[in-house]
Amino acid sequence: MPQDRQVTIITVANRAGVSKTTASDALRGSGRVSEETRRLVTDVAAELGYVPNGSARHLRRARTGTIGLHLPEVLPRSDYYMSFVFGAVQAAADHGYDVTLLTSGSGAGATAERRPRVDGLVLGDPLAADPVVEKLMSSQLPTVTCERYPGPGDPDGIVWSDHGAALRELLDHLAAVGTLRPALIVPGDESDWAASVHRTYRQWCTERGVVPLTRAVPFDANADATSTVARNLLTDEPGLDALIAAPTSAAATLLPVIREAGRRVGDDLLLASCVDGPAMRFADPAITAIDVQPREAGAACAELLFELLAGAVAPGVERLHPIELNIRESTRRRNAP
Amino acid sequence: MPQDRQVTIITVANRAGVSKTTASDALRGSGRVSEETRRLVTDVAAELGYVPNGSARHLRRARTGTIGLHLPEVLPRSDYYMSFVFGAVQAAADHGYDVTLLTSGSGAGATAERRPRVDGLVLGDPLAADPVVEKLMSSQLPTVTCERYPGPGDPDGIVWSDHGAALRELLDHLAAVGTLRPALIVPGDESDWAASVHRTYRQWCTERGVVPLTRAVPFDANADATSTVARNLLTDEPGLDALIAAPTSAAATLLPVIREAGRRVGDDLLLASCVDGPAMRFADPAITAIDVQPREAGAACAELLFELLAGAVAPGVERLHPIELNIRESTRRRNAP
DNA sequence: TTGAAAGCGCTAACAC
DNA sequence: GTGTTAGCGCTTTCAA
Repeated sequence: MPQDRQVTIITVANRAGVSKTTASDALRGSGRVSEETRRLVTDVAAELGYVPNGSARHLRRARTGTIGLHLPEVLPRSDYYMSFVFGAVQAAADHGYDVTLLTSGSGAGATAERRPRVDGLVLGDPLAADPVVEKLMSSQLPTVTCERYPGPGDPDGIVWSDHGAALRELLDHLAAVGTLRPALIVPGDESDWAASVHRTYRQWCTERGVVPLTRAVPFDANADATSTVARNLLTDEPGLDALIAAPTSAAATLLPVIREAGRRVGDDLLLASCVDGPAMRFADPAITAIDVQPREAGAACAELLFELLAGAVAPGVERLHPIELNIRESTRRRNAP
Repeated sequence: MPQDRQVTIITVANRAGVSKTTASDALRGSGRVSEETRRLVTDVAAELGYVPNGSARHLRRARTGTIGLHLPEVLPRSDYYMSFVFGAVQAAADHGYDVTLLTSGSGAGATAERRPRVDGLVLGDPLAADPVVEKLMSSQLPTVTCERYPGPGDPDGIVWSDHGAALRELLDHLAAVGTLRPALIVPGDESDWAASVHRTYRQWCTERGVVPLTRAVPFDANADATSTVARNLLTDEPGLDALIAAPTSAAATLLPVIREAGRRVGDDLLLASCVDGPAMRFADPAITAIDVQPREAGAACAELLFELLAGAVAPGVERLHPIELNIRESTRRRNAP
């Protein structure tokens, strides 16, 4: 039964007939009190339904017990970001931390220059142009980014995946089944992910003596915009025999466009994506894609941040997060158009 | 340039030659100090880069300045939940609040029964079976749910949409273009949204003298599971002339299944969804769906919670959130199979 | 093994 | 219009 007054550590101490200090030590298991009193105090605390006051604890310890998480507000890849968030929150919970969400939205609250009340930051896919990211990067707080930050300044930790290597594997696979002219639809270079995909593609083309064929789309391009780009690409370049649509939503929603253009996916036109997701797995035909393991990436970022906060690793760490290519029907074999 | 010692309100007060209180009042603009001193203090604070300590403030005020947000971890509708989250965070930022994410994941952190350090809770789509939701509901914290909570206990505020009325409108529309046997694929009744969709469908069928035809899927059913259910349904019931797949992901990924079954969407089989989203708008053909306005719903939940916290409204409020039916190609006209 | 006391940074009550 | 004082609930010295 809940008391009307808030039950504090003093309530517990009084009820147990010990001092505040002893109660505190007993509850935290600091090994300073006798097993007997410890048991007594914890029992009383449980009975009273005592819950420690986070603000007081963190005021004393000069820490907040919270990390901030910032993500670009991009709906077209939301299953990626959702997974990322849940991964980060899970890892944080395992370490007794809370996660506060920080957005790039600039409401009334943003005017008051409240520095986020957090011990550290995780920035997922930081975009070069994002002013909020820029502000957070210069906040002096320990920061981990997922993928490199293309703007000024360096985070204390980076969790990154070798999208270049995975794309190269994909391109080699496409070449192996007979592709001669693979095209790439990719967001602009404001994100490091897109930039490295773009760069690797150009390098690969140069190495192979293939004429590169790319189209840029906005980072948050919806399916409609991407479809238009693809439609034009198919019209302009009839010699095209493979299409890599980097964003996850893109490839799946391109199927109708491709069909409309009279091409057959997995037959006279191969199709692949740089970001796997449910839509890829269950498309018809299933689409070859790179599984970037977003939930694990989110968790890895949080873990790295905690190690930085604990001083277990020195600032400047980079950690490689494994990803893998999933080959599916859409690129199994190629027939001439 | 940052000082090595943390700059507190005392630093500011000393530097400005005033007392702690005056500094505090000046910085918060409590109208107690003269305009002159206020300016002096704020200037000094800005110069020193003073940032108020949230923990201290909240310890003193006995509030945390944070609300908790819980969502079911359901990837198949992630664009809905992403929008909801960003809406809530935006509204919270406008009121100077932070948002902490609470998951149903049970890690090491969940063992220590830390009560969430928040002033109130927003629960999006609370599921009857979710133990975390149950715990949160009984936490005594001011709580707003999006859609009713099907489990025991009542939240202090509810933001809900009339999914029943929208579905009725959809069913009437289907009947108007000549549908005789509309079927429904819907998650079980653990969420109020699914329950009310289900209930309304049965009522409508009774009123019209139509034999109801439903199939249940798990709340977090992925496209694969839903496809299987749909495939069987199409085989078992060849007389079927319309299909309503309630979950947003479902309808879009059903297109290949339907085509496989030799049916033509928007022609001899009408298709619709109870949750709109990018996948619906850009499907081929575009799919009729109910736009449930998730971003606005998230914001509305947060807003209602703040009103409750401020005592501006009494507990027990219910607020209707408008939604609307978007009719598209997939249900425009019906031809005989 | 335990207690007493100091204080984290801030705001509200009460002076003047 | 401004300063002084007393805490918010907790952890961490320093004594006993």
